[in-house]
Amino acid sequence: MSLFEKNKVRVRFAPSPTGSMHLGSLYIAMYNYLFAKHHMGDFLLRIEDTDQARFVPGSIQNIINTLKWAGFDYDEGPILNGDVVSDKGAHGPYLQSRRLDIYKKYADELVAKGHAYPCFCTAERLEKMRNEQTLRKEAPRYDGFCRRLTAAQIAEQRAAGAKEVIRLKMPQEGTAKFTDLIRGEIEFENKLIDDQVLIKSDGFPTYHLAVVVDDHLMEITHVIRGEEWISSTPKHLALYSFFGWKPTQYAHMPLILKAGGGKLSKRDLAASAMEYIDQGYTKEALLNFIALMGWHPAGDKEKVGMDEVIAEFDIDRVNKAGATYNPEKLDWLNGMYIRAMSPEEFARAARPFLMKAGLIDASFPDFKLVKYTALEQLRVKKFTELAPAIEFMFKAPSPEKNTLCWKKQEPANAAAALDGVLATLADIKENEFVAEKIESDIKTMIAKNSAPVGETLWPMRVGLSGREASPGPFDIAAALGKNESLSRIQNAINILRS
RNA sequence: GGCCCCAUCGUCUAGCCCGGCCUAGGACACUGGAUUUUCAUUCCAGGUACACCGGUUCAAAUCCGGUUGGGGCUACCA
Repeated sequence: MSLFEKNKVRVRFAPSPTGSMHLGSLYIAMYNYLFAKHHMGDFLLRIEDTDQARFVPGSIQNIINTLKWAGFDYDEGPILNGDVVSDKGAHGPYLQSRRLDIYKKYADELVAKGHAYPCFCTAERLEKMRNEQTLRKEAPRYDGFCRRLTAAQIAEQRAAGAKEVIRLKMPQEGTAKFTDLIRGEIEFENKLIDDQVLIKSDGFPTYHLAVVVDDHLMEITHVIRGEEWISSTPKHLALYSFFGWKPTQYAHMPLILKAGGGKLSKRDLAASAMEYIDQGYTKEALLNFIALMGWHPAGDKEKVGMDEVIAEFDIDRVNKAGATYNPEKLDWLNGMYIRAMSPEEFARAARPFLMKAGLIDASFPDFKLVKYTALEQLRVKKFTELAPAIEFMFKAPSPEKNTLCWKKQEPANAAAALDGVLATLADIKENEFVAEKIESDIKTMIAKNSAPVGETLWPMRVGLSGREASPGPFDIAAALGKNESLSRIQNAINILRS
């Protein structure tokens, strides 16, 4: 705690709007959020839209919606109202594309101090240079050609209208060292680091300049980002040092790997994290699942809510190694959450899936829906499994004769058993037609005949559901109601005697 | 290729920082069993892991070095 007690913790989630927010981004957002909330600090959203070519319209809205959906409310960040952007918080604007003048000012300062320089190298020259370096088995990197330009040469280039970028003048000696909160000490040799472009020829900053300037100006205390940024950290550290600023603390998260290994990309799963809902998962299960990738609470708990995670979260306990995305475990967790719902909650969540499957419409009564969906609540792991599982409730089945017979039971025998079922059900009053009553009456009837229960229950269940695997016969009958149950049993008897 | 990160069951992980309680714990998946009319649920049981080689030490999954393997970066992308 001593590390954080002086200043309020401030972290940011800083995605680039190049597409929908997928599982990997949600994971980074979550850990930032958890860290902030655990330390009672601020969580900011900043949009890193400095690459005009990769900008995808609508993705800022998707990012904001996803954070809101996940419950990761940001204390500061952009607010979108249609196409109108406003700022929440005192450190805006929170869209980097609206901070161009700020970056320009700091880049100029660096040039003035001799820590950066204009570069006029063409794409062609750079490409040729890299090819030659690769051929010579050298690390491809900028050769420093424009470092040595005189003022006169610079003026000449500008007069000729040459395209210009600003490059960072990396120190050629010493090391860049930092202590990563997750990994410990990491050290790089400065002279191996490239002279990174800071301002592109279109006037936009690159990530490296913008991230340092903004993190400083927005008073960010801890940068929690993906492991892919480790190798550019020395550039950021050089920038902090040139500006005379105190660097943030760093925590580089392990990457989520796909099943065969390798970084998880958008192609490997749902484009948008919110699509997991359409795929039948609950938000709580998904969040729980992501929280457990790379981190684990003390003890053997697997099902943990966000509140609990916030309370227990400790960046120290975050794993260093990348975790492979494991859909089976997500399914299992989702099943846990489904089983923990009340029948009413379950029915409410299930309604859109049944509507989409064309089984019901918006006017389908709640009380009936609850009866139907409760039949499968213990059985399904995802909501998408529900419609096929209870379809039989909506359309009377016509099972095969063989299917209606239990093990090696004769059809005549099964039909006789169903005669008993029919009579028993017919005797139950409409308002007493509930699972418990049906069960006790049917079992009493079976006991009188002293036959194996399967000889009656199997044909009854298949008669009602048309399926070899289904919920129990008493529950189905109760959910179906007396009339429909009698009609289905009668139909089964007819099939058996045909 | 260079630089950097990482390495416990098939997968997610506990333990590692502060060596001994680890004949390595939990979960998913898998297999078998119990319950049962079926499928699930639930419960019980089972197998499978400290990548390898050296070193330090009375003692190493735990500390050190190397090897191998995996990953990331190596852009006027983030």
